[in-house]
Amino acid sequence: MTTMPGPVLGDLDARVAQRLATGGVRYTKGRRLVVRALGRAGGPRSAAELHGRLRPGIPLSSLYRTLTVLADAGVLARSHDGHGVALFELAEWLRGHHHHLVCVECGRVEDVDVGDEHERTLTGVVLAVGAAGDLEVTGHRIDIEGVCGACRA
Amino acid sequence: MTTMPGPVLGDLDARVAQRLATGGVRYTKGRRLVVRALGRAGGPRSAAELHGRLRPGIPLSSLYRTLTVLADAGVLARSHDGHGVALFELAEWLRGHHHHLVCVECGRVEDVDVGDEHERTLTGVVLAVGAAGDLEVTGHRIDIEGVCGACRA
DNA sequence: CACTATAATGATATTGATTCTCACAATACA
DNA sequence: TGTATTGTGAGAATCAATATCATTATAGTG
Ligand SMILES: [Mn+2]
Ligand SMILES: [Mn+2]
Ligand SMILES: [Zn+2]
Ligand SMILES: [Zn+2]
Repeated sequence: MTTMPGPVLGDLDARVAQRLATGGVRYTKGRRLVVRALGRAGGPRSAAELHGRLRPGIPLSSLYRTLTVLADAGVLARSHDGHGVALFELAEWLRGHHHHLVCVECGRVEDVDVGDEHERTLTGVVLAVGAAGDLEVTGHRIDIEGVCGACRA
Repeated sequence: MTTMPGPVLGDLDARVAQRLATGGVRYTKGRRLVVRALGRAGGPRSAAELHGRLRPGIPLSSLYRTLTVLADAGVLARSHDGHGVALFELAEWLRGHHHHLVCVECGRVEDVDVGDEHERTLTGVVLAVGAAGDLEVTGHRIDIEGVCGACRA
């Protein structure tokens, strides 16, 4: 019913290292920490959230730069929480294509793997609508909004 | 193929006036200007964009307050361009449910009415996926990304 | 193992969007 | 009309994010 949970996190470091190497970008300690933290996270995270979780108190300014570098290198994808705060997650080629469950109460965002069957359906509609709107479609973003289990309790 | 373009803009003022009245909020000149401008717009707009278009130079600070008031009153929906800039559009009950075509080149965002058939399909998948993810679904947001006609030319 | 060139970091200043403050003006309505 | 309430405008303040720049770490090189 659901797709495979995407590429294993085991070789995450290796895959990122590879990618950064080809770009002449160093895979430093701080960058590793950020990549691993996002590998563990179940959804996109803000700089502030990451700053709170990262043990060796990486300065916020460095963290922002790290996030920018990784995003520019294509390792991270940047999105937004809808209230002025940027969110980061592993890029699709690392994490696998997925969508988001957004709790309208607490604001929590969780990854959700839609499954091949459903994804095919979505892609079909998206392509048709995009073409009708004179758009050369390259992708789509879907947020499913609702109230999470925690907030219903 | 496409749905009706949503509620007519003719009674836009009346409907907004009604809504604001029940909340004890005045429908002032500046607020009317903003609502009408967004009624004419073909997609979500930033405060800066609106500021540029509005004839009687409404101060930016007032414009921001107006946008906030209208959003709080449920007349406007607030979203985000992903680069630190908030976007505003008429709420669904005024504009009708729709989605967005986003040009990854120029950043332009355009409304798109998906059509009942496609919308039913999307809603079906969204409900199924949300339920599977323990989310009490209340809505969904879909951005179709690609390259617009202008940018291909 | 030093030595040098290059890239990364951290502390701080700065930007830019948005929000807040507060004195003043407009509006509702008794 | 008089008075309470709500809205406005100009500027200060806030906050996420970025830029600066001196310092430190790293990859190579001999
Ligand atoms: Mn998808
Ligand atoms: Mn829809
Ligand atoms: Zn929640
Ligand atoms: Zn474009």
